[in-house]
Amino acid sequence: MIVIGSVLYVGTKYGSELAHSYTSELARVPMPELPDIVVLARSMQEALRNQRIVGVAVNQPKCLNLPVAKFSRSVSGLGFRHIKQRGKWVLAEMDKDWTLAFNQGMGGEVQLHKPDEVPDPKRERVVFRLDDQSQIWVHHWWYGHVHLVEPGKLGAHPQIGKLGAEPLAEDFTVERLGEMLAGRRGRIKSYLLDQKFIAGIGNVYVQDILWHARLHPLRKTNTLNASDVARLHKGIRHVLGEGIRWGGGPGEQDVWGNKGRYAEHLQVGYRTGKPCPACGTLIEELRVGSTTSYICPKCQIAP
Amino acid sequence: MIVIGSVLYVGTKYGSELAHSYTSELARVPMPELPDIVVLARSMQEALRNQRIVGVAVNQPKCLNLPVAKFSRSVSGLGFRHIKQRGKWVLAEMDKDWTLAFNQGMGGEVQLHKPDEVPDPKRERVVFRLDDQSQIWVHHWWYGHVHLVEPGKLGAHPQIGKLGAEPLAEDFTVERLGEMLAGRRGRIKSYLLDQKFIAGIGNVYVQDILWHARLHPLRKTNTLNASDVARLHKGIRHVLGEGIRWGGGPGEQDVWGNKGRYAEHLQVGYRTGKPCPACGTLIEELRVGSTTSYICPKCQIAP
DNA sequence: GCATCAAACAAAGA
DNA sequence: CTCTTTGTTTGATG
Repeated sequence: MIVIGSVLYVGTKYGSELAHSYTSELARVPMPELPDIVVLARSMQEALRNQRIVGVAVNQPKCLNLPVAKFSRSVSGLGFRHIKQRGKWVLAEMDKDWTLAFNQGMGGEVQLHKPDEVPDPKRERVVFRLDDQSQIWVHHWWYGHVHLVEPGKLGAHPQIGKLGAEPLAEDFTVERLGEMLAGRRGRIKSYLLDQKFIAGIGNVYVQDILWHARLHPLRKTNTLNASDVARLHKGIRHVLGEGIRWGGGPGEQDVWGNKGRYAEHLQVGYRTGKPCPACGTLIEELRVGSTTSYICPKCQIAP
Repeated sequence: MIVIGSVLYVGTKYGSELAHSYTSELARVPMPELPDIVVLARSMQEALRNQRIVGVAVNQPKCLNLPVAKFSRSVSGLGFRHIKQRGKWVLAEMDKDWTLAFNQGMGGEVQLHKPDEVPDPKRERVVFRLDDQSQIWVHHWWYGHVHLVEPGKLGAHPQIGKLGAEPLAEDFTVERLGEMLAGRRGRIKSYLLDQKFIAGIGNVYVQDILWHARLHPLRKTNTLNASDVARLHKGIRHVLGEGIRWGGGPGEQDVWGNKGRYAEHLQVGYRTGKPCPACGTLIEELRVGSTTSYICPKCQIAP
């Protein structure tokens, strides 16, 4: 155990030692959030644009929203037009305005593979064959989805249709965040994790967002003043931006298998017992509902 | 305090002494349930059939579902056709297929008054004048409603439209009850009180229903076997029938002010410390969620 | 550990 | 429990 004393630490000085312990424990089950999905969607856009699906193998029918036969028939022949992120979903706009929607649930991979590679049907839930004979292998660690959505039906999708604000969109202003929070009385952490309010934040990035905003996860939403909301807004945009900048979180990969490096830049998340980058106080772990929180007890005062 | 020992008591021997303590404590805030509403609706049918509303005074606009002006304009001139009970609501089918719906919330009165009587506007929420110049005074102790529903819109009413099964209807069979309970995992008392499953049961009659079925209020719904369900079905029909037979519960009145006498026939409800009518064991009180339960600890074994 | 939904449960408000 | 709304907890889901 590292004893820190009262020395003041700043920046990301302790990033590398954190990265090691974090990735060794959690890399097996990466749980993709908005930045990871942005990185994946961008790589898919680069790799799959102008490609066409010529065949599909479904090894886990439960991850579909349609019967296998209908899914296969409908998706075959469709070309990829544009691929983007929405909340924790990758949305691929296909020919004829269909949407192929990927949700990695509690973790998984969407990987491009060469024509001659042979997928393990026990591991790969869905395999798409493209017209240049390359393949997309979709693997889910746990509870992922590959949904094919009819033209114009995205708003009626049981999950996608209920997603809240995109936190990196231009219209997600500090004023709007303030209005959204007004009158609510729950915990700020629960609010940030609720996809119907703000879409894309999960239990990894929320830690650093709250730390940047100097907010304790148990703070009640209706106790936030204008300054709190301003710091929160800045924290959301900054931390999610950093996640994208570093290619996504620990264990996440783009479609070619390039690994994210945000683990090296985590401030408090998953750094129990290590020093706060701002003040050196040892980071503590606490339970908030069913999730774990990581906080600096000095920077994030309990309510 | 009465000490009972091991003597066996049966029937409703102790009804009268219970009736006194019960009515003295609770009569001020009666909370009407299905039997009380049946009795009220029958008396209204008798008293109001073929009468016509010629005027209305609204002293508490919040109990309406429409602005006062629109409510008054729409209801004036309508004649009563048929009046019936649905859950804890009195539904009066009016001319032109409009429905005038009364909900007494946590208690109240719908009373017929002579032409020359003068209502206290502070007490009577709504007063209807009929074409024979007699009056209907609607009083609410707390949170009652007088709603006017357009033809064909009853199913879209935010409360009435969501009501569950009518427990005295012919199609409420033991088989249906079994199907309704299948797969649920909550407490049987919570289930019985939830209006979206079965409509009309409240915290008075539910006590005797569970006692008749020999079920503890904390029993999990999914632990009931066929015999439990059969006793429960019988208990529901029997107890609600008794409530009607005795003219409704304590503090309830029909439209002429005749008082209900079911208080004298309560088996365990609100009889803490008195003997169980079946075995003589002293009745106990316990909290189930936010409500109070009254049980015989010998007849209704804890789960 | 935590994604998401549904049900159950609790508190507050009208 | 009178009923709704909100939020929290728990259980189930490949």
